[in-house]
Amino acid sequence: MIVAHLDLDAFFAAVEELESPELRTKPLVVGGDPHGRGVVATANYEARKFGIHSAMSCAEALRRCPEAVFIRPRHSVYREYSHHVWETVRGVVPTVEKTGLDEGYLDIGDVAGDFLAARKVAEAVQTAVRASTSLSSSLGVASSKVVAKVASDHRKPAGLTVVPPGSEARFLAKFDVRRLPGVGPKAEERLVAAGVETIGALATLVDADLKRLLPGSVGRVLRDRARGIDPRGLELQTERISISVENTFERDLTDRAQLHAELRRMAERVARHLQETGRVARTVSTKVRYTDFSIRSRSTSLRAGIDDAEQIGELACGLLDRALADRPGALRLVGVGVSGLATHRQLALV
DNA sequence: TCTGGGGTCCTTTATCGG
DNA sequence: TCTGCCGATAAAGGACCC
Repeated sequence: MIVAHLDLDAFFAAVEELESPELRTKPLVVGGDPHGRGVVATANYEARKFGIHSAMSCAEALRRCPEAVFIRPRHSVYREYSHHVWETVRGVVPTVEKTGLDEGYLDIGDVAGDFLAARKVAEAVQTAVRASTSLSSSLGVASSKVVAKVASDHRKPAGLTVVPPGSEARFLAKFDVRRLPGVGPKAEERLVAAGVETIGALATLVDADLKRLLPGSVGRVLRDRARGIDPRGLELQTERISISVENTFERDLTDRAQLHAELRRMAERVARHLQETGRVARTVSTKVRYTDFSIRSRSTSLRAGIDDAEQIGELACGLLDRALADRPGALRLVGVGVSGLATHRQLALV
């Protein structure tokens, strides 16, 4: 298996720069309101010089760079660009797994048998994407997904990193554990506290230490990945298994009538989504986030699938009441989700 | 006035029927 | 009838990703 991981560089910000060239020389932050509760979705490289990065609160970004330009994300525009990018990629490499608007895996094995040829293919993809969309991308080529992904991140922006077979573990070893896909804030904290700071150190953990630090199945999976071992293949077409809408309020909310009204509005959006895609849902859930940031969810399952806004809203409000009965308090966020999806056609045939 | 919104997957716990 | 166990499923929470 030879796989490439492609990642568009600062995608949202790059699109906005193409749409408004005067932004190119300025620090640019695509995300929420810097005077509200928003976070940074993408910062361009100019803004990153100020220490601004994804997931940082916009208020903090504004503090770090008061002259930065802040703009709200325009997802429909990014979807169009993304579509164009992936059409272009498929023109060079037909077998592709999209994992987001701005990234995905390419099956190079179908196109070329060796890593020298694989590099040529990756270069061709990078060149084609730049030619057809003016967007910059970074690619990693390796024998597995995890190594390709770390490699694509290695020399951003506009990088290309090929990891020859046999050198995977050596390549990964030097990076901080957090760079390994699957290691998030929690796992990083535990590992670093135990002195495991690099992927190389994670790769050499003995079973007893691994079990203690990362219990459950994650430990083994992550240690395998740290060694460059990753059994995952490409997933070519994937079906949605849930749909949800959530919203963080400008100010925390306590009033039940107001919360119910919010939920019903969200239920309408969820229902519209279901109806547009010809699907029904058997499970409805409500999610709340308290002022201390803790999350609670309540869900209920029905015998038959529904796609009606009234019904979803009614159930969602009931679930909210249950959550608030279990734990009262002001809320900063509520959300409505549905799962257990089936298509209308499937259901009608049964 | 720190900390979005849309997802997926995995674990644990509760519940229920043999 | 009571208890224990097993397996299935639903519910809830948690971690992670883009």
